[in-house]
Amino acid sequence: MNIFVAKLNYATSEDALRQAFEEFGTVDSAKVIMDRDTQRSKGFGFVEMPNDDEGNQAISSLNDTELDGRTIVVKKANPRG
DNA sequence: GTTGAGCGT
Repeated sequence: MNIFVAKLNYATSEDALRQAFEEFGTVDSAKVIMDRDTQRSKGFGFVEMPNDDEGNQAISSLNDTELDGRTIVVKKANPRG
């Protein structure tokens, strides 16, 4: 299940994101979108979870919570299209 | 050396 995470702290790393989601389920991979040129965080990222139920719980649980001191938004990710 | 809605090199 692809999960979209936004309003991240510009200092939040993928490991912090992964650890945050691993507390609610198994995380297959986590990625924070950063600028291609400056490598600065765009403020949002993606988390991939092999279990859909754990993913939904992670979304419902981690949504509107604090990460690195910033309230984050967790939703299902859209296909890149 | 910043900012704060939004969907990926």
